[in-house]
Amino acid sequence: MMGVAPATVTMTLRRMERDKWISGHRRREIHLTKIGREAARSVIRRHMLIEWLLVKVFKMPIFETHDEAHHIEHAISPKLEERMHEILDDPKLCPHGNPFPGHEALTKDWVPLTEVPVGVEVTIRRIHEFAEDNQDLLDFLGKNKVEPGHKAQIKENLPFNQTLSIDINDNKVTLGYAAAKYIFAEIPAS
Amino acid sequence: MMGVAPATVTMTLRRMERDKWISGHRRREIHLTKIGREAARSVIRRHMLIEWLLVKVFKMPIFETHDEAHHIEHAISPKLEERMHEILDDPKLCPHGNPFPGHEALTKDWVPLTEVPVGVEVTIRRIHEFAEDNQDLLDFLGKNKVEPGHKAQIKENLPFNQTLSIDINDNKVTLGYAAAKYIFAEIPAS
DNA sequence: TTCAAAAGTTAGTATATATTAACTTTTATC
DNA sequence: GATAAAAGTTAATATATACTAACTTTTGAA
Repeated sequence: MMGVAPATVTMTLRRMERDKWISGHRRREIHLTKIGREAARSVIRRHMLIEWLLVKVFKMPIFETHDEAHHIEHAISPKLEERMHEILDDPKLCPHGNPFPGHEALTKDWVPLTEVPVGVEVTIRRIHEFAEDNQDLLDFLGKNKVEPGHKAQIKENLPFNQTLSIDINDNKVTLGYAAAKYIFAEIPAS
Repeated sequence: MMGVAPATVTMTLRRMERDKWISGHRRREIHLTKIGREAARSVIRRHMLIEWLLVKVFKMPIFETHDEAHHIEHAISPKLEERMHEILDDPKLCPHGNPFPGHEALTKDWVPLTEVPVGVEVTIRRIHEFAEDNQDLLDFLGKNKVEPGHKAQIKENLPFNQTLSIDINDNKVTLGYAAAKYIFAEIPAS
């Protein structure tokens, strides 16, 4: 998942524990320390702020921002992080609908497409960050405009085939469960 | 100057020669290869584009942009570099008045303040990049608003003291030659 | 419950980037 | 031209981040 050999992970975790980012590695557990949790939240925050910068200022398609932000997120000072946050007006969600640290509650009523009954019309709200490391999937979603804010109707759900089909932007799109479980939607109150 | 031990420079140059960025190190010369020159120009370009981004989008004072850009410049893809260039409308000078690679000719008539005769009124055009690694100097210039575009008059030049004084923004500022030689101004056609 | 596959660790190695200490080469001045 | 200071190199060392190969531990399924 991280694109490195298993041994690299072991050694990196060991350094992280030495440096007090995590604890519990000897018990094969990984607990972020207070310091580690704050650092992680800061990186996630910077990542999402940069994604918004790329979308709003540079008009980049939302499915091309993740990899670029992955590099830039480590090069931003706390001061600039704060300035970006102000300029971008305190965003609560990233362009893919994932919550900024501390705003997880906003997403609690959104369900994966795999759990939406056939026939129901929903609004796409979130492409989960777990999907963001698969650029082929992102390209596919981008090509078919499966994006937060778009309305979609579930047309068909074939468990034996592990696929479901949706109407979105006047187009029929067939999604495998492997993808659909990472796409969250809002079901209108009945 | 680079903030590392001399031996680090030797070893780094050796790797750079191995990787074909430079040549001539055995003769104690450093020549950029075509590849090396292109890479260098690209980094400089990205640095300057980021400085403009920080100034224009994030309203950062021009004398705080250099260090921040130094980190970010290595994290930008060629694609984003191109996009920034478009959005920022093909800038020819960085916020400090230093030319983008290929636009050096624009600066050819600007002279260091040390060479401006007493009494002449000039327009500040450029804080040379050599001054940019000295944050104390930049803070001093920022505090006294010695910035490109501002008009200034040379009031006094004391070679025995290695200082000169200018009127700028209704204020008198005394600059040591060590700083003044990096500040370039445009002398109006007589 | 056994046991094979999966997951994780250890050991040995490599490279980039850094250091200090000792040395050599170059430069500039008397 | 001698020579001392400055500049640059070499050697030995350290650390972060990688790898592969061999090994151990854990997990899950027959």
